[in-house]
Amino acid sequence: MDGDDASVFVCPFAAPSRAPPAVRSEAKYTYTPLNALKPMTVVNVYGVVTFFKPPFPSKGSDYSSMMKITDQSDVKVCCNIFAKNLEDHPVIFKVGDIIRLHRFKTDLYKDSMMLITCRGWSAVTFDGIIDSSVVPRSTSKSFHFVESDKRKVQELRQWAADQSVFSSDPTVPLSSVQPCMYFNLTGQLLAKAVMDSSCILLKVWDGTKCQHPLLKVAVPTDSVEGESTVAKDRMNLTANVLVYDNHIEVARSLKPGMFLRIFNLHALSQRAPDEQSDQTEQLAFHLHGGTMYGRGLRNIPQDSQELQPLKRQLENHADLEDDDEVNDDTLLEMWYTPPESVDGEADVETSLTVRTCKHTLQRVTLAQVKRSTPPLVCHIRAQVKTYHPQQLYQCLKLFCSKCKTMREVPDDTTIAELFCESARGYQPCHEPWAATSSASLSKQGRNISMYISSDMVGDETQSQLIFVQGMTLNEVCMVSLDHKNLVPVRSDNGRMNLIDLTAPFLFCKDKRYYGCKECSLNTFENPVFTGVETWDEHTVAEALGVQLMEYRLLMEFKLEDHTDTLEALLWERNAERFFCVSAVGASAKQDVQDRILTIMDTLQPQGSDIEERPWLDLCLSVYAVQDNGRNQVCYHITDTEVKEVN
DNA sequence: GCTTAGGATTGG
Repeated sequence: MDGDDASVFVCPFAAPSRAPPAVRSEAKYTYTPLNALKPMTVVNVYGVVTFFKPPFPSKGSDYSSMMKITDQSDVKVCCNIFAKNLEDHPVIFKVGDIIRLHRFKTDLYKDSMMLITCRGWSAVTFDGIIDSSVVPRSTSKSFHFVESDKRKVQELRQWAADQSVFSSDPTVPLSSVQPCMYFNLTGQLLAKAVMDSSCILLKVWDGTKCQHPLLKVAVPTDSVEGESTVAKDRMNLTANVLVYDNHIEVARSLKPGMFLRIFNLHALSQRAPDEQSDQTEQLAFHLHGGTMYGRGLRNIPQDSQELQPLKRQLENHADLEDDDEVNDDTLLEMWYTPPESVDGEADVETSLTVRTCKHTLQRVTLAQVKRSTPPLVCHIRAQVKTYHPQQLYQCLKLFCSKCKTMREVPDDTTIAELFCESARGYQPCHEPWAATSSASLSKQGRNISMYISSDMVGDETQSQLIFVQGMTLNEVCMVSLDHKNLVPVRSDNGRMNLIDLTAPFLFCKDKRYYGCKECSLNTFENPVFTGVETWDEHTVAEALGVQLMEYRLLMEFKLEDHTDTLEALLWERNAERFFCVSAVGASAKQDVQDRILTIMDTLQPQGSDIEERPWLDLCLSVYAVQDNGRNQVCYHITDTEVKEVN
């Protein structure tokens, strides 16, 4: 039984004996008021959450969570959830949330009606705030949600607002926490460390300053996962939360950068072990074992509305960076790749091109990246240890998006030889579709021919696509400056064909286009030249059966932060400026040089030594690839954002 | 393999 296909309905009021509607797509869910539940039936209900426990590991095989809900009938019903995975539990953030349960079994426990998950159950939750948008929170990808659900939610919100029971929420910012308080804390996890087998330390902040001195917990740096919090500690922004016993498993599932809410957290005033007895007491936070009072913790997804106020608060401290704490010996390793020396302005004007990533992703350490399961997109902050290739033009590659082959851009000598070779055994081409114009260069003993499609004669497109035969590379380059699309061809026993696809199949002004040897049909048998108004590399490639290759910029970087090192690729698509690079030999590769030098400048300003290497915020894609049957993980820099740190 | 938990605080 899969999700919303289920058709078990119990309708205590309306025609209980009748079968559910025959047409499933029109099947409407019937919701039983909480005062009308009968034991041992399967029902759908709506309710407002009056109490809940976030998921915790049960003694059986599942995670367990529970809630108490009520509705307009004012009856309260307890509800138990069992699910193998944490993520499958209903996404309840606070008392007052609205929840819709499908296919829950009713039962009696201690003379009270209760609900329990049964086969095919599902749950959808909504914020309980009146007039806020009705956004379903569901753990399953597909679920039934229609206009009547929206109404139902709004009715329950209205009803709940008139009851005073939901008004008190113990969620407070760190700045309001007083000693001895039990409260809910919503924040971002900065770092965590295993203290012992029954305790994990979570370093959490919510961007507010605690009024009382916060306890500093000493942990060996190698057991800390996440960023350094020294600067935030100093400002009394970091809550050290000790998580015990049954909550450890959930705490373990949290990664630094994630947002979380901790329920029933206990603020305890205590003296740091190494402090003098007359010192001020410090606030420690304990998430004690057990589930009393809904004690527990859960991750709040990045995009939750719940997080808006918190995120705004954190932005106020965007300047707070802790990277000045890095003094790891490994950073003293030599930067063995020297910066490219360049003529001109590039090294004078070290203006950093700032490319801002649009993602709002959590930042993770390289160690965490390495431990992650691809696919994943994340932010990192790292220094560049080395990069290559060192010859800048070698960064430019040809890439076939179809077969994913990547190859080098051939140098001009190679291309020139191919052109000479094809000109050597000149034979005219006889194509029924082509109009020919030939010239004989008697001094050189060479023949040159130009062909256009007969369809295009007298047409506006006729000057747009010209096939040339017998020209040298230099000649093609010269002619292409005045002609839009030039396709060098040779003759195979009178039939026109492309020159080896090692060479460019198309010259367009100062740009060259290459075809994939594997994926191109490379045939002139049935070229179609009609119906194209403007010829460009795409239409030419299509007409000739060529699979167009893209230019890519490919550089390999060794990145480093204070947790690990990582080899990542910087891979850029077809930027227009790259085309001219391959046009006229090495001297004309200035554009790509400029682009790469901009990156280089960014990575290592001239004259800087290792301590001054800038820290870079990079957006990293992590994905799995198959290489010779082996699984490999690829790290790919997708965007860079430069930040001056210190 | 078909249970688990089933509210109500003191403690690292």
